[in-house]
Amino acid sequence: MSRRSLISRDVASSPRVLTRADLPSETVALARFLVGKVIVRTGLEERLSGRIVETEAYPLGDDACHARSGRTARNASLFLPHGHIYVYRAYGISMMLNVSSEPEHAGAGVLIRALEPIDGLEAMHRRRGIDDVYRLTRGPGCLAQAMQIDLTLDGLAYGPGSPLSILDDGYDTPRLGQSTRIGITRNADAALRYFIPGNRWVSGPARLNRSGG
DNA sequence: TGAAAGATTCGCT
DNA sequence: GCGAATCTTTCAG
Repeated sequence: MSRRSLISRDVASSPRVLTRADLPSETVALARFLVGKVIVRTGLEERLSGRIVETEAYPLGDDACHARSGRTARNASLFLPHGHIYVYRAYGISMMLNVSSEPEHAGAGVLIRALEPIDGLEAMHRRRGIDDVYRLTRGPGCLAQAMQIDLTLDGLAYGPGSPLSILDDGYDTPRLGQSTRIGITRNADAALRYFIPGNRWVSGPARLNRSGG
């Protein structure tokens, strides 16, 4: 079997912008669903997009979830119905992009950890200030910088007309890798991270990225 | 009012 | 591979 470019080309003919109703509500289902979909950033001079290649689920009752100790000003968007944007700053430096999950008032979400860039690579290079295409959107803070994601997007809904929308272009994820999550201390043994094995934009230590599940 | 933790990244060795 | 940088939010006293 010949090895093809990881940047997918021959996808289904009619890409479709998903509405919130198209997304699974349950957290783990949503995390798995999102791998292979395309995130589109509009409202800028140039359209930016990238395929999601890595996610992490932070479900109800998870000690690692920001919603664990109740609703605060920072994590309020996690308590919105599924399909809303939750953005927060970590370590004073990096923006983290999430999708809320579960019904309203529940408090759970999915972290988008890495993208394979598709549209607007020049703008991404500019914003990131680096040449290496594999580092443009590898890691949650990196992809947020490349896609110009900041706190002004927090609380908005994903969907048509929103600065952020999720596109299903028919890409069929060959197989889904699964591992423990990265960079957390609470509930660190739970295997709630999902990714496309072999994809060059997947972040994290190599040992976590070999297993297919 | 103060202190500690945190879903990371980058540069240097 | 390791450790510093960096700053906001949250919780305790």
